[in-house]
Amino acid sequence: MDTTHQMLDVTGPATATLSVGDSMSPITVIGTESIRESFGPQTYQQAINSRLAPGVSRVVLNPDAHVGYGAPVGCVMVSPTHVYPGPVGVDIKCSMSLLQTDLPADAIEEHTVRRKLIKAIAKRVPTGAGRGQRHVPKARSVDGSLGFRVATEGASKMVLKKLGIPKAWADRCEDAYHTAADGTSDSLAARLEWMGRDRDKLNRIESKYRQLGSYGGGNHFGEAEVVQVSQDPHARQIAEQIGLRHNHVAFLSHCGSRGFGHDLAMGQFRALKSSFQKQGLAFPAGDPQLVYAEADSPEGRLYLSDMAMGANFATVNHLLINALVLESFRDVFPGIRGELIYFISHNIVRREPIDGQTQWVHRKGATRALPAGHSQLVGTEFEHTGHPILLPGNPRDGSSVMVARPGAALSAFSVNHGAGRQMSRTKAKKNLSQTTIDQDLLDHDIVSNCRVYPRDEAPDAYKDFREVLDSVVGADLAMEVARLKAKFVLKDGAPADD
DNA sequence: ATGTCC
Repeated sequence: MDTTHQMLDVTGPATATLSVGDSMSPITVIGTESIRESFGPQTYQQAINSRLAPGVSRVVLNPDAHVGYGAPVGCVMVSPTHVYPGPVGVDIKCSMSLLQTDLPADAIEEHTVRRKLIKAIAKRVPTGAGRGQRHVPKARSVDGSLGFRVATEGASKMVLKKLGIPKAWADRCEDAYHTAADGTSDSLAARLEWMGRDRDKLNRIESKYRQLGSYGGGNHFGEAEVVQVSQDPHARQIAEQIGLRHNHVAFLSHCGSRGFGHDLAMGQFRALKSSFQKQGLAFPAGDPQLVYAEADSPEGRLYLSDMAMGANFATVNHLLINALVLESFRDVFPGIRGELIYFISHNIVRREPIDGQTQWVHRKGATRALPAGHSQLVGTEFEHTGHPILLPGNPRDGSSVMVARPGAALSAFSVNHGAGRQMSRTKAKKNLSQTTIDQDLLDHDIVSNCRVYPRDEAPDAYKDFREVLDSVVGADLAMEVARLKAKFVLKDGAPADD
């Protein structure tokens, strides 16, 4: 039985702090009481380990927190000096994106229409581990040289042109491209060339390039939504300014850097672990998953280079998926238009001004949340609104588009990245009834590409989304500007008898 | 998350 939550100092309706050692900066905990009580002892222990790790200045635990790799999924870890690969995670730059179409909601009311759209999308955008050899026209096939440019340049003008992605979409990315620590793509190219010297490695890298424009497995998904803009006049004005259209169809995507980012992340974990062992260095709290490097060291710079390439791949992957989804909608509804609302990550480390100095902000299952007027938004089209925050809940209960409030400074300008698991995959598969899950989705008028919906991804495997939203709003981190109501969902399908 | 163990 966990008692850590009883040691918290409650500071507001959805905020608390947890003092660790003689720390001047306690762990910030975001969540209503019932959310805080839902965090298990191991989640709190991982937060404590992270807070006490070398060079760490702040840790925030978000309402979707649960046990992760080294640090909890659903946390923010801040350091002025150190980078931590574990808290970035194996899916480098796992992200959300939202495409707004001008198609009225009524147009996809018929299930037969939705089935057509699912088929058109699935034809272009494969799903699941190892997938990616989709049937593509030659113009969009990703060979070694285009893959190389994707990894080193990200969403550059040339890459977007080659892949038939509207160039304006680059302005709707949290980061359209990532460079090496020296600020150039040249060192990324040198790094990638070095990696590709080994023939087997090169083959492996090039096979991952071909996954560009595909969803992964697990919690990755694509979902058609009806946008329901908030009734509140201020929220409605912001929703319109960022391009949302009430009662029109939008498409929400969740995926990351696929096998390409996975290999880069695993390579870095291995390299850093063996470097620690060679030097006889102790892992923080004895946990190899909390291996780290000083950002300004050879190891740190190598990690940041590899992370940048994984991040570039994830960025172009999302943008290509959105272009392919729009193309699929046009199969069924010729001439419709679509614009990217935003593309934003929840597994990344970024340099940001925090507490008066530039620091490395690790968001592990956490979303950046910069309010209007934040220095990093000056000169962007979101300067006066805050950038969109894309918060997936679950298909049954909806997802949310929010913008940050000035209060987000409390959480190192971050909010959660979703609802967060309340049940392990094993427990969900054991406890949740397949027929109930499938009927539940049908009762909520949601069509899926899966014969049977994956039980470990069922809405009830995740925390109560209303409670999670109450936490964000109660802590005054962000305000909702629109709710997304799912109409159909594409996921990596589970076999009927698993 | 991941050709779910190089």
